[in-house]
Amino acid sequence: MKEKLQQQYGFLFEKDLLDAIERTAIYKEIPKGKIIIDIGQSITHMPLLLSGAIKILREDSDGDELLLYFLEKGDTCAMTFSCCLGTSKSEIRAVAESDTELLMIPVAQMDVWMGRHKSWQKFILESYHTRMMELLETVDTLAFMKMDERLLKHLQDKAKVTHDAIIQTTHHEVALDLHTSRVVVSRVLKRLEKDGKIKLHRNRIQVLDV
DNA sequence: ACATTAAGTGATT
DNA sequence: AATCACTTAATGT
Repeated sequence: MKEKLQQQYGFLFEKDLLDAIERTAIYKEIPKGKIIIDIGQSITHMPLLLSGAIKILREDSDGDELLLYFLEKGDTCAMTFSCCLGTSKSEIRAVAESDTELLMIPVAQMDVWMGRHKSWQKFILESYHTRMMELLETVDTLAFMKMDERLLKHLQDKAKVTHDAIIQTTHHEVALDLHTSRVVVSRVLKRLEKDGKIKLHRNRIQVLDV
């Protein structure tokens, strides 16, 4: 765990901050598919990703999901920042996209480090910024792109975070992420396959155009 | 061999 | 793009 911390964050933080992280953080391994933080849950810890990937989802009143963005190694969840500003309930759901290792840092520590380490300040601010940009990007795709483009982008993103051009998933699961129906996904996938963008198998989608 | 789950398709709105 | 109704294909028991 120490090596991985060094590897992912060593160039960002000074030595004493890294030591402090190592002392206070709780190491956790999350299996694929597990919910890490759910909507309405109060946030007590802030996650730092060491490996793997996490998808961030929003849920509507009917319980339907919509994927917002992926988090990769070296990322952290922007939602946790807002709990330092008063709100302590999560507005989003975080699910492990693949097997994931992370460090859980008590939110109280964030305040302390904010004042003590400028590298920590910078990290938080930059994370907030990149998260914001990713959110804008997904808003754009939602508002301006058609299903076929959205779907292809989603598959490419998924292939990227999982570092594998072959995605293990069903049409149904993809439909849930994009908030559409399975039938539509099947149809659009079929067309993408004809266009030579992807290759379809049962429980498996291969992205050719990466 | 049978049941279950995933995927493909036409028709309708 | 969503829904229905149905078919076909792959997998598990």
